[in-house]
Amino acid sequence: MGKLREKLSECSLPAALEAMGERWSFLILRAAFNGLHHFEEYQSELGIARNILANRLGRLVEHGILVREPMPDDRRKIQYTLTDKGAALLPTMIALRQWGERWATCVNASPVLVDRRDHRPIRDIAVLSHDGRTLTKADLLWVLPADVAHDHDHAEAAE
Amino acid sequence: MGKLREKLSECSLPAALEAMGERWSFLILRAAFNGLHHFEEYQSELGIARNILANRLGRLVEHGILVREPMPDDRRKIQYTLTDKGAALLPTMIALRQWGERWATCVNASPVLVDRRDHRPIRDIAVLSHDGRTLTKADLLWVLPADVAHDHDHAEAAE
DNA sequence: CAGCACAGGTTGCAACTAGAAACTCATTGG
DNA sequence: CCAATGAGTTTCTAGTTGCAACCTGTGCTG
Repeated sequence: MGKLREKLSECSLPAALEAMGERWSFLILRAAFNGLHHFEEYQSELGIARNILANRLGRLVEHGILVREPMPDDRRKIQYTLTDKGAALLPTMIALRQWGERWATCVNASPVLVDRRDHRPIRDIAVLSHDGRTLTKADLLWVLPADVAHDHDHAEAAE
Repeated sequence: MGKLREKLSECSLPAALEAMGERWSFLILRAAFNGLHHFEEYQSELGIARNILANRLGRLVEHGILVREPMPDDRRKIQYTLTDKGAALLPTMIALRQWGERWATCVNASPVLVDRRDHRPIRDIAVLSHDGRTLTKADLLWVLPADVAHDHDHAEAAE
């Protein structure tokens, strides 16, 4: 048990925060998800200082969240696009946004995020058990890998 | 369409980041989820400077994420506990942690988060459609509330 | 009830980081 | 070739962070 507690601080949260924990990172990411690609677009959309924007974009590129490529037709322009790693932050970003809607602004956002197929709102992001029940803090437990239960009928998408 | 684009920047992400976007906030939250309650516990666990810890705890209390209460048995001690609003950040935090595991550290964490009932690992946090399909960036669309489709058989938990 | 220890801060100061505005530098269009 | 544009740097100021030392209220012990 002591060993477990000690290991909890080794989780990947600090690593994730090293990439995304800085002041503007999430807002730049949101802008990227919303289809922005160029320095000046981010700058005017976010109102961020240019030096900080340059720094953040550079860092997001370093971390493999964005790729930076000069555009072939106009080589003054540089395009920043999301990598798979960057796109994989979508659930995190939506979870944060939904939390803000529910608990901080207390207003349902005016543009609603919907499924493109049927134009229905997406579900709230939740922690789900292997069989799809919604779990809360009280339902969760940290265990060492040896104590994890497995089921060969349901190969979970753990990897 | 121009109107939509313009409204995208009004989403709740900035509000959420105002509460949780500062440097140590998520790590303090993780510690709170892991059962820490006292100033000295956070201080030694996180190695954070005392003044910054005091500042962050105060801010999290201001934002209603933690509550601060002196303990009845030993009134020197102050307990910080998660509110419902704070506990509601669980999906966000787990999403971020899972992203870190998958993309940043590339190692499955040693302590695994499992469902207390059956000791099976939880699912990966994902964006789900109303009927439970996993959605990616390409499946999503922002629309104005007027253009949202509804279904009276499935009352979605939107509020 | 004096004196010490301890939890939980505050204060003061050095180092670092963020922000606004001006400057550079390569393209590009005229 | 000249002015405009995209994408950054530089510079300088203001705010944050970190560290260490100090302060304060509470509890424990003799």
